[in-house]
Amino acid sequence: MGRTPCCDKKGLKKGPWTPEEDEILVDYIKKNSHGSWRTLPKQAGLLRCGKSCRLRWTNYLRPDIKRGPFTPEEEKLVIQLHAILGNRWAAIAAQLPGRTDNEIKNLWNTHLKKRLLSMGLDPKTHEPLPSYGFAKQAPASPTTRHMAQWESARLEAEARLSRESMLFTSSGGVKSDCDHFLRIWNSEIGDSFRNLAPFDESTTATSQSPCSRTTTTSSSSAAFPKNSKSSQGIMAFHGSDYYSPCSNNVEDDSSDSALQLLLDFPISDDDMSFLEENIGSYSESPVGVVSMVSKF
DNA sequence: AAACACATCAACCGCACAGTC
DNA sequence: TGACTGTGCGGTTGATGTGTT
Repeated sequence: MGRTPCCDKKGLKKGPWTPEEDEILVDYIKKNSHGSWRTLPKQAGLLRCGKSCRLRWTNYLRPDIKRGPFTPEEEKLVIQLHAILGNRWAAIAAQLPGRTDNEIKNLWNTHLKKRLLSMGLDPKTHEPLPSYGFAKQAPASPTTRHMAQWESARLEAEARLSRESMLFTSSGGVKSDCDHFLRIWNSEIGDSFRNLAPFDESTTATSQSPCSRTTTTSSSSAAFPKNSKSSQGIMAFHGSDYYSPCSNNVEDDSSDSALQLLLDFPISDDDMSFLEENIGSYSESPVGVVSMVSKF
């Protein structure tokens, strides 16, 4: 059957947007909000298809867009998130306020991918490339490593939260905003991570603890569908339900093993050099390339 | 100064998902 | 329940900018 095109291509303009078109689009959205993208161009008087308008708005004209080069911290975060999420640019962008999926995708394809390659890491798997000789000793699967890292970070954050809650409970729930990890853990990224399967039970008995499962849907509407919308990520990240409902179960078995992992595998906490350092540690440590904890 | 190669990034395209009827 | 529509996502392209010879 074939779907109908998103717009009638006849007479519609393509290619770069002019400042005049930008102005028309911005003015229209300011006054009316975008409403239906399909009908917007006609109502606004633009000879563009709705899709093109939406793209122009979301990637360039939106007032909260952050222009300019990525900071080392942002680049680091992109690499870390990519290790977990893969090429799910919208989900990654949801964790970098003001950055668009397109921008991050471009950053990855033009800079970060090459950087990883130059460090001897496969940009798809974040594993060392065989030609660099790091992989001879069969490193732990990415899933295993990520599980251990996430769980360790979660434990650390929850422990900190417990301490803080003792200080603030009487004041009506003053939430610390320092636990970025918990926010992400309770966002779709955490969902994605928890839903990874299969994984190595010997090192990640923690990963399917009831505790982890109960947190899965606390903030994200779906259990991370393949093409989950970026807005869900944003909602999850900025939602009020940051905290794991299983915070009271810190002493369960899974936590013990995760804690052991945390103790066994110290994780670096400085800048981009975290990649280089971990290349060296790959052959000896099951916790390798992506040290999520270092960010938090 | 010109030609070429490479890098960057805005924009397009097709597909998949979610919602509606 | 299935057809259809609207929207968003990820991959790719192509124009433009920059560096090198």
